[in-house]
Amino acid sequence: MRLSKLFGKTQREVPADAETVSHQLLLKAGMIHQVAAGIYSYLPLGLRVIKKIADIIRDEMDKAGGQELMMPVLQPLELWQQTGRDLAFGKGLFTLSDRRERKLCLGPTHEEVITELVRYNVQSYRDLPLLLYQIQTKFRDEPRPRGGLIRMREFTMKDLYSFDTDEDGLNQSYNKMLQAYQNIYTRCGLPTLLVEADSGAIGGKESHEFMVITKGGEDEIIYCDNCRYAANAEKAESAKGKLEPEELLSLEEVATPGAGTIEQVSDFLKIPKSHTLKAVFYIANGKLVFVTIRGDIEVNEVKLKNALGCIDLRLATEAEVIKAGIVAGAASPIGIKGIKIIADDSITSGTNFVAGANKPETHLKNVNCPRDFKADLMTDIAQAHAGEKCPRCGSELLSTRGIEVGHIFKLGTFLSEKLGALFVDDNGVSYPIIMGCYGIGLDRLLAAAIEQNYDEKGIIWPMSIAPYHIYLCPLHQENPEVEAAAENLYADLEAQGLEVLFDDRKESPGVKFNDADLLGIPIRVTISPRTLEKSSAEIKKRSEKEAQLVPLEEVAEKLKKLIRD
RNA sequence: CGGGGUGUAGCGCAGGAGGUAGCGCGCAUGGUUUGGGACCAUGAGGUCGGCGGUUCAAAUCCGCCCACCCCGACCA
Repeated sequence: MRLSKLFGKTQREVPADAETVSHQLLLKAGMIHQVAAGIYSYLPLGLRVIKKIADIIRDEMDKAGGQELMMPVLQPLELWQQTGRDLAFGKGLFTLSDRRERKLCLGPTHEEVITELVRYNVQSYRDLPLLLYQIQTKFRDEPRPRGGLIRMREFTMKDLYSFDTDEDGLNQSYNKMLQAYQNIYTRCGLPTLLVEADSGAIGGKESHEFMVITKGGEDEIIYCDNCRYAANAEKAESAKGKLEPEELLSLEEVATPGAGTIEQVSDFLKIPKSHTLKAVFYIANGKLVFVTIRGDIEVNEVKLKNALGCIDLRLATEAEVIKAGIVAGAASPIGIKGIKIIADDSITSGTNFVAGANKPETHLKNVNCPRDFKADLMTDIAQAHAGEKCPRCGSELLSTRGIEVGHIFKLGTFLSEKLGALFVDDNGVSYPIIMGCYGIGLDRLLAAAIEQNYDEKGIIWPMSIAPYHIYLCPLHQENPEVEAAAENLYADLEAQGLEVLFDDRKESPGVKFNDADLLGIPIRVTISPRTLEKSSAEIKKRSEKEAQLVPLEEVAEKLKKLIRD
């Protein structure tokens, strides 16, 4: 490709609203253009990268036994209502009506459509297992698009769905995908960390995310260096520590003037926060719930939401709490009626806690569960933090940030049951098909690749996904010998099938070198009167400082070798 | 949805005691240049985010709205 003809210019100054490195560089390099918040056009260079990523993904999906198909973006809302996931996605779902007022939505993902398709095509265990995938545009009305390609409202995703007859099969499919994903990231030059994850609106039981570790990442990861435990902070657990058990003492009221928060109560009574019970009120699907947890621990709302099985969850306002007859600042789980009590399992890790008395400025000492109150649900709803102990091995937990570049889920049968995707086994008995789903965001993968590979001059593409392999850069183009040598070399390299970006512009050396660096093309080939004196061209890798002179007739071979390695 | 910020030429910004808009980069033409974003000259390019109000007069003052960015909520 001749740079003089290439659509898309490099910018000297970055648009001010870009803050993330990948966003800035993509704009500066003229690879993307913003159309609206979270909506972008790809220019030719950017699109070439997306295509290369797509090729790698296809190759690995096919090798793992996947079959590619394509499903529509436009979907009947009714299909989503059948599984109830229209509610799970809530406002994240883009909806619209057709001319007959039939409700449609733009697919945020394709489980419903593919399950319906599989129901039609699969009747017998003989048709299974099945791995089907597509690379398709998805639409999600994100509350806050951000970071350029990192969180978009319209994006491209590879989604594969597995269909199996039993758990074993699901596990095999899952492991195949896990391996294929590792291969994809390796081939894209991206080190990733596999972490346990929450499955969110997709649903299902077990899921893992692939994280590219980077400071600006959206997700917090809690991990253990010792035993390799790693989980998204939404899901992470930590050992809460057993407090020394004491003899159960009887309840005792104590005046706590002016003390409403855990901090104030523990200061006032001179006890550690871990000896108090915190009360937090939420509105879950419109209903007030009482959440209690040890005073030194915070509630993890994702876990709470999962425990409650609710779609809407928010903190209750003080007015809502008071209206329910509860004394804010001294709320007590004892004697509560008509309100669901959810307890974190940490409240059984000690004894004789201090909790509210449901009287103004009064607390109760020696509160014990289940002696004094019963929780409707007792489970882990605690937020884990770095510095706490690993739930597996007891070492200290660490924390870092990452970009989620892939997410795989064991879905189970909830979708196939609701949509009637059944198969008959060898005894002629019907069962729902067991499903899994596996997603990779291509745009985000591209952005993550930049976050991982850049310097102050620009992008440094890994060879496998670089838009072009070679940047051919003649200097002093008015010099007929340079012109001829560059044109010859360009024609020769193109004829040999190499991917060359030929900077045939009449620009100064500084401009050309800076653009070459900004665009991040892995190999730069410079031809100038100086190199031609030695009948050579200069070859320099983007990732290295040193250049070398190579005789013109050896250049093609040398480049092929560099690209191969 | 809450908090903060920004909207003036393609990009980055200045202006703002109210009087009809400027700089740098980029772009066009001509010339001189060329191993790390050259220089000179000439030129094109603007509903000052939108609507309404105040005023003889609004980019500037007032009100409402919109868009975009950042933090949070939420979300894959």
